[in-house]
Amino acid sequence: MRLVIARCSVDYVGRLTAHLPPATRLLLIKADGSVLVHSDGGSYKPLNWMSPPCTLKEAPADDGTASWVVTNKAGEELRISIEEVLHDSSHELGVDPGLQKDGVEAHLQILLAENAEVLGEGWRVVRREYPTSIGPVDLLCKDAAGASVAVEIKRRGEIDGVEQLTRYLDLMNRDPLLAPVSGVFAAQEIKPQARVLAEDRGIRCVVLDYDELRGMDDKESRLF
Amino acid sequence: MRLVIARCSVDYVGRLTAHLPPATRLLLIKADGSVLVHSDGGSYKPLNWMSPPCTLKEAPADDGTASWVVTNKAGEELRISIEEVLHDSSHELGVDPGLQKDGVEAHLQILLAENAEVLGEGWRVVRREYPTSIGPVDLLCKDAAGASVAVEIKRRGEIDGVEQLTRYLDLMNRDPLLAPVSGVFAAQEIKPQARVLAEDRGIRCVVLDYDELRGMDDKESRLF
DNA sequence: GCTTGAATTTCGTCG
DNA sequence: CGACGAAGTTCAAGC
Repeated sequence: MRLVIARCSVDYVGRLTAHLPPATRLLLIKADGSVLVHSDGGSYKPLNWMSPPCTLKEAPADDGTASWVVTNKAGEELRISIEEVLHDSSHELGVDPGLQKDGVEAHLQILLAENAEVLGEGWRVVRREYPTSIGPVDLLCKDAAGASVAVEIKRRGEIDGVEQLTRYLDLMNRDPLLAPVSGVFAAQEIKPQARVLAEDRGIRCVVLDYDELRGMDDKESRLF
Repeated sequence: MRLVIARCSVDYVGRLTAHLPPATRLLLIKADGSVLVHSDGGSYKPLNWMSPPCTLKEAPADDGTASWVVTNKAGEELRISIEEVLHDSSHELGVDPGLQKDGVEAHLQILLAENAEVLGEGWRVVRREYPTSIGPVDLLCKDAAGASVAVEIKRRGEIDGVEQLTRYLDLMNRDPLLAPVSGVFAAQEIKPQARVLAEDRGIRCVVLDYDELRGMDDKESRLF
């Protein structure tokens, strides 16, 4: 990894065209040739960049300035004109073991599948990732009366999720072996618009409490 | 901006929990206190990070190792344990003038509006961004026979775009002054699922050639 | 300030 | 390898 602090201007021509006027920035060149241009603020996203695989060519000019040209196979080009270098160092980092995550949608689905009673007393899970021709339904349940319920789980419940569940319900209700199937939209947080749309379509909304679900899981583990 | 190359392990507890085992990485501390942890590969996204506004507290331990704790108002926490520092430098960058972009979807819309004949012979644009109560339709056209057509334009045509257009069509077809309104889903690239859904709903799919549209535009400019 | 839709999205998984 | 969906999405424009 090479770190360069330099006064530079940057031009990108590819999926769009973009330009950065001259200013002092961090230029980060990774081992795979990818380049990140960072300013001293904003978020984790660079001002501009080139993703790997790509190649960097350094072309010194007569006037002492340098030009870096980073290209990839698709013909996208990142051109960096360097006026003044304030820092330049290289470092060996090696391969990173990578990030271990916990607590995303997949986890929510597992927890809810193990605690279907959160959705209603006497409810049970028929199966997770119930397959349909347009994709898998997160949970297929049966309520206390034995009626089928399709459950769509999201971390954040927005309008797209309601549309998705609606498509599943349309399809499943055409299957005489399954119909009638009702719907539950379950999420840690449900946006008002999504709730209105869901309820207008007769879909019940359930707000999930991740910590509570995890707690129930712990209790269950302790009991058995 | 402070650049630190160090052997470290990282833990994040916030919207999820995540852990990075010990390895050598770049720690980037921006002027606003935000922190980025980068490895020597991957894309522009850091392995882990804390977005501003946040505060960094450095707590030296007895055994020579240091611990950085970065927290924000929401109670999220990024904890970095540093075993060995290989590089540490600070730099004044100043405020960045920022990125100037030159559009994608907006540009597509302009080009298509100027070349409606791409959609069909004798077609004309009634207006761009035609307002409805649930949002603007990209293009409202009339075909050669004078029938109304709503056009949804995307760079990448996916299922969401079809849903969006469907909602517009449902609404517009309730307006007796407008109905009947048919739909066209236009994109540089249309995913198979989106195409199937669109055509199932009687929406025509049109793949746009950005370069060709631009070329037509040039020709037109030269003629007048 | 909140909501909505796009992104040079990136990143994973699954077929 | 492509397609599809999630993301600590982030980002920008509208209201």
